[in-house]
This record gives sequence, structure tokens and C-alpha cells, in this order.
Amino acid sequence: MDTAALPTKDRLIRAAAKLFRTHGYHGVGLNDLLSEAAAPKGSLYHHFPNGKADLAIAAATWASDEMLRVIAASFAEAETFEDGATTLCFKLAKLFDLTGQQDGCPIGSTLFEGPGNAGFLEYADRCYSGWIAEVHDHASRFGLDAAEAGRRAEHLFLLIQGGWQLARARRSSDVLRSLPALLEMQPQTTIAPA
Amino acid sequence: MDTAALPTKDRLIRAAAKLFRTHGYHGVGLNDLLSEAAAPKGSLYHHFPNGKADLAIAAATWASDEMLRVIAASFAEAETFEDGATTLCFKLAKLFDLTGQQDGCPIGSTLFEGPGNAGFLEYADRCYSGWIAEVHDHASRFGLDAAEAGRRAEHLFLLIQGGWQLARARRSSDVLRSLPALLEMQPQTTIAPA
Amino acid sequence: MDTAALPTKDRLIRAAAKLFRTHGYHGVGLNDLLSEAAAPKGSLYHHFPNGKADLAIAAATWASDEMLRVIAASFAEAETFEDGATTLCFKLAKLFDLTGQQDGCPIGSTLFEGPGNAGFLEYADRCYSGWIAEVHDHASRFGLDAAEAGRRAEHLFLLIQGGWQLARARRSSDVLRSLPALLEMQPQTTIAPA
Amino acid sequence: MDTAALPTKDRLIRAAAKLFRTHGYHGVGLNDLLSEAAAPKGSLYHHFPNGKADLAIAAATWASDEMLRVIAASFAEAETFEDGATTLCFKLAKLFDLTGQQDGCPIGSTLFEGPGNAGFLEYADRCYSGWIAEVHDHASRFGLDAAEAGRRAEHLFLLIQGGWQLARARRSSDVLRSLPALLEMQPQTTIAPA
DNA sequence: CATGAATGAGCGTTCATTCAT
DNA sequence: AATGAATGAACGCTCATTCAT
Repeated sequence: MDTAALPTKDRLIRAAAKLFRTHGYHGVGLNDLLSEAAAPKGSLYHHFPNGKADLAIAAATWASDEMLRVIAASFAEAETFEDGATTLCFKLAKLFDLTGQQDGCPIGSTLFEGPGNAGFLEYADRCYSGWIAEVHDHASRFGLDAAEAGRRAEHLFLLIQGGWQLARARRSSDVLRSLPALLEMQPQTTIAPA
Repeated sequence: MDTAALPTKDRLIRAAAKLFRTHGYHGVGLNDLLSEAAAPKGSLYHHFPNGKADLAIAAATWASDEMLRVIAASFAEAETFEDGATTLCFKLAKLFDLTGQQDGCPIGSTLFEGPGNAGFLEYADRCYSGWIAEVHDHASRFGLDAAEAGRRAEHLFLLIQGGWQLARARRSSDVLRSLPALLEMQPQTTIAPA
Repeated sequence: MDTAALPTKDRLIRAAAKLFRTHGYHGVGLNDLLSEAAAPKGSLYHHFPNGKADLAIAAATWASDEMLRVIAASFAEAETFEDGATTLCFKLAKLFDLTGQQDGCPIGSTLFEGPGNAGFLEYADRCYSGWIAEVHDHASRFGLDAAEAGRRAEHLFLLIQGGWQLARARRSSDVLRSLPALLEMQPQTTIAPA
Repeated sequence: MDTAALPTKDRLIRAAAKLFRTHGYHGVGLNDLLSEAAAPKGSLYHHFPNGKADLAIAAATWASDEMLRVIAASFAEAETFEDGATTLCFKLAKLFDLTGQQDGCPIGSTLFEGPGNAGFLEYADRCYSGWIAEVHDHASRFGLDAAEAGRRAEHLFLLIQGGWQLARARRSSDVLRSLPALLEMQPQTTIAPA
């Protein structure tokens, strides 16, 4: 993705999304941001009057929307919920590899440590709810009742979050690809007691 | 837990574990650390010659050991794996509430953004492996074969990590208490302790 | 005084006069000025090509003219020089209270610290000379000879300047009301109007 | 006065006193201060934890004490109150010339525009009260009763403040030397009506 | 073993100004 | 005549670290 042609504001948002995700809110300086975005110092406050915090919200919004697109694309052509979930996890694994095997959840990295903590957490909650709702919708589309759809959507969300954490520590995307196997709950399977 | 009586080094470690977990590695300044630990200005580099990075490793070590203790205590008196997992999740929920409903994984918060990134991630991996191995051991003790024990241990780990993230965004420990229900994939099967 | 209906340029001048007087030339940013004046961003350099410095001169001019009007009004209906001086001091005390008990000499606050220091000081001198001349004229009108009129005019000027300083520190207008007593050096003498 | 041999903290205080007096609190940047004091950037916050505001208070304190010394020295060898007041005004005129003919009241310039405005004004009031009290003491020593001593002390204070303002605008110390003439209140003098 | 004074690079932010429209 | 987007220098301040004692 060549960002050089984008307007300054968008270059700032993408630079922020990228850097915050890897180094966390406090781990990224404005100078890092500005040089990554090839933007002059003064323009940050022109586009984001409240500075770094505003930019973090914008970056989180952009990253959250990207995630919604990945979810939608994964389930769009799926024939079962498991299919969609598997595609999603594999897509995320591929993205994890592409971005250097060191990125966690873009929302958490960006918003969990910010200064306007209360507002940041609230906004993270909204993003997460959006993701879960999107998965929920697809689960419903496959015929699951509301309770089961909700349960599965949250389960998948939690596994992905946990997967990001573990993949990051292991510097390996394999854990993300192994998530679907944990999601499959086949009531017909029995495990023999020891 | 009254930390006032502890030696300076331990007070520093606990202060670091507490603050890093909430605000992340870069979100905590040495002044914050020193004043939280009620430690004199110069003592940090006396006890931790490499400074903040050393302290972060020590804090992660301490936090990881605490987690191992919580895991051990949860499974010690359990009659089934599900029992132990449930106890663990409830204990973590309680701790989450006690520490202000804003703390995520103590290892990830402390080590994922550090400067010596490579070494930090490696160390995080070791901590995580230790947690999973501890759960694995208990699963084996309850008669699960190695593959199933590994699968369940990792599943629980991932759910807890995801649970911490979601609980943090929602500022609610409820999600942690709901994790065991997602873990039980074969409700009809009971597993006898070994 | 409702300034909303005034043209932008006048709103800028009054906003500048108000803010410079309280916070000093360097203590007021263009943003403060623009928002106090409810003026659009670009309009400052339209009306004042040399920017802040031009505006400061305009504000000082306006404030100086206001002071001349207050002096004139105070002496206009006076029957003696002391009468006029007393009225003036009481009017200034009232204005001091109305504007928040924190304002000093509008000229000094605006011009003494500016960047084009030489020109600013020269202009301040002209303003001050104007005030003293105005008082001198009234003193002459009451029959004082040139030397005595000059002496009294300067004495009153100095007391008012000192009074503004002390009133500001004490946040009290009382000192301004006490000035006439210091001016009266020959209580037994009455001076007939010319 | 060679300040090079003084400790860093004192060099900072003197640099601040000098620069604030000429350019005002907001007109002086930390870089100006630091280079005038030949001090490294980090040491300012070592000596003055609250930064510029702390330094301003320290500078005002030092300047106020200097003024008290000048007052004391002026009255110490005086034979009458008028003598002392005259010596004081002449000393101040000399200092005015020595420091570039552009300095006003060191307290007002430093404290009237600061950010911690309330505290700054309060402190300025205390300084001014100290000066007035010092003059009052000398007046009493010359046999004036409390009311007259207070009246004369405040009168002299106001004239000096006004004198500083006018001297600054005129870039001339003459006005300071003319103050004693205004202070002389000879009840026996009568002015003939016109 | 333990301390706190000292430091300069870098922080996030605001500044007065320019200029194309 | 009137505007607001854009800018880089400077702002006051905090940082992790060093070192003499």
C-alpha cells in the first residue's frame, strides 16, 4: 500500500495506526509519527487539534474499520460459520506475518494506556462491540440462534485476542491458524475417562 | 499487602509490576516508579544496573510467578479440570476488580513494547510457556492425554488473555467469569481425576 | 458594552486591549485574541499586516484614547483641580473593579515588553505625554501657572501608575481611591477656578 | 557583579531576575534564561521542581530583598526622612541607568502576568508590603507618628512605582530623581490663588 | 551499599506567521 | 477584502541515565 499519494491527514492516521500497534501509545513519539508520515510538525495540530490523543482515536477508528472489513470479507463467501472463522484467522495470521510478527490488537495497543484513559477505554469497548456484533450477524445468517451466535462471536473474539498476544510473544503466526480448532464444539465427541 | 516493610528492591519490583501493568512500559516514568515505591532517587540503578529494562524483567518475573501461584492454588483443590479452570477464572476476576478494573496481562503490558524488544519478547514467551505448562501438568493429573492436555491448557490461556483484554475495555470482570463456559466443549462428559 | 455588532477590526482591537492589559503582550496568543474577538483565523493579518505588533499599537492607541476621555470627563464638571483628580481616581477605581481587579496600566502592559522594543517604548511615551498634557490643560484652566500645573499633572500621573500597580497586587481598588489625599499637599489652600 | 563563580542555582535566580524585569514573565523563554545563566537545561528543574513559576518566585524574592537593602542603605545614614527618600530615589535612578534604562518594577514585571496568577499576586503583595513597612520603620525612627509614617511610606512607594513606569517610557532616569520634590509636603507653604 | 545532584536529548504542544484561494 | 489551511521554530517540561560522594 503506497501511502505517499494520500493527503497528509490520512498519512498521519496510517502512520499512527502502524506505529501505535507495534510500540503502544506511549512508545511512539510525535517525531516518529511525523517522519513515518512524512508530515511537517505543525500539520499534526492542524488536523488533530487535541494532538496525540485525537490522532490515537482516529488511528483506532481506522484500524477498527479495517478489522470489520476483514471480518466481512472472511465470512462473505463462507458456507459455514466455521468456514468464515477459519478464513478470518488465516487472514489475520497472514497480516501478522506481513507486518513483522510483532503486532497485537490495534485497539488495545493504541487505546489501553492513553492519557484520557476513561474516554479511550470507552472507545475501545465500542470498537470491540462492533467486531463482536459483526461476527454475531454472520453467525445468525448461518442459522444459529441469538444465544449461540453471541456465544460463538464472543468466543472467537477472545481467541483472536489471546492469539494475538501469544503470537506476538512467540513471533509466530501459527497460533492464529490453530484457533479455529479450539472453536469447534462438537457435542457428539466424547472423551473417554482415564 | 503492606509493602512498606519490604526491602527497597522488592518495593521497586512490586511498584513496577503494578504500574507497568496498568500504564505499559513506556507509560511509566522512573519518577512514578520511585515515588510509588517510596524509594530514594539513586537506588534504582543500584539494584538494577541496566535501569528500567532490568526492572521490567524483574517485575515481569515476579508477576509471572504470582500467576503461577494463582494457577497452582486454583487447581490444587479442584476435583476436575473444569473445576480448576473455573476457580482460576474467578480468582482472576476478583483480582481484576481489586486492582481497579484496568489491568491487562502483566507480562504483555510490561514486555511487549520495551526497547530491547527481542529479549523482552523472548522472555514473555518463556513466561507464557510456563503458565501453559503449569496448566498442562494439572490437566495431565486429571487423566487427559498429552495432546488433549496441551490443547486445553492453550485454550484456557488464550481465553484468559482475551478475557483480560475485553474485561479491560468493558471495565468489568464478568467476562472473566464467563470464560469457563466457553472452555467446556463436551458438557456431557465428566472426567475423573487421575 | 456589546462588541458583537462592531466590525471585525474593532473587535480585534478591543479584544487585544482587554487581554494585553491583563496578561501582557507576550502572555496573549493570537488564538486567544482571535477567539476573544470571535474573528476568523485569517483576518488578523488582513487588518494588521504586521501582525501582533500592529495590533498592540492599535490596542494601545484605543486604550490611551479611552483614558483621555475618562480624564476629560472627570475634569469637565469639576470645580477645582482636586475635584477633578478625585473624580478621575474614583472612576479608575470603578473600572478596576469592573474589569476583574487585575488590570494595570493599559499602555505599560501592552507596550513595555514588545519585540520592537524601541518603537513600542517611544509610542508609550507619547501616550503618557498625552495623558499628562490633558491633565496639565485642566490644571491651567483652574488657574495654576505652567510650572505648578506641570508638577501637579505629573504627580497625579505617577500616583495613578503607582496606584494601578499596588491595586493589582492587593486586588483592591481602595488604593486608587486614596490617591487624591496624597495629592493634596496644601490642605489649607483653596484654588479658585479660572 | 561577576556571577560566573556563583552556584548554578544562584546564577539562575539572577538571570531570571534580570530578564524577567526587562521582558516580563512570558517574554522570557527557558532558553534565554539558561543561556544567560550558562546553565544546562536539566538543572533548572533540579533546582526548581515547578519550573519557570518557581524560578519567578525565587527571582522576585531575590529582587525584593535587594530593594529592601537599597532602602535600608538609603535611610541608614539619612538625617531626615526627606534625606533618605531622596537618596533612595537617586540610587534607583543610578541603577536604572546601569541596567539599560528599560527596567520597571522587578516584582510587577515578574509576577503580574504569571500563570499561577493568584499565588503570584499574593506574593507580589507581600513583597510590596515589605518595602512599605521598611520605609515606614525609618519614618517612625525620624519621629513621625504611625499615621503620617504610613502615609509617607505609601506615598513614596507609589511615586517610585509610577517613576519606574514613566522612566521606562522616557528611557530616562530623570523622573526618578524628581520624585522627592513631589513628596515634600510643607503645610506651611501656601499657594496664592490665581 | 546507598544516595541525590546533575544532565541534555527528547517529549507533546503552542507560537506567530505565510499564502493560496 | 477576507479567509482558513499549513508550517517549522520555539515553547515549558519530563525523560532515563550518570556519577561523585
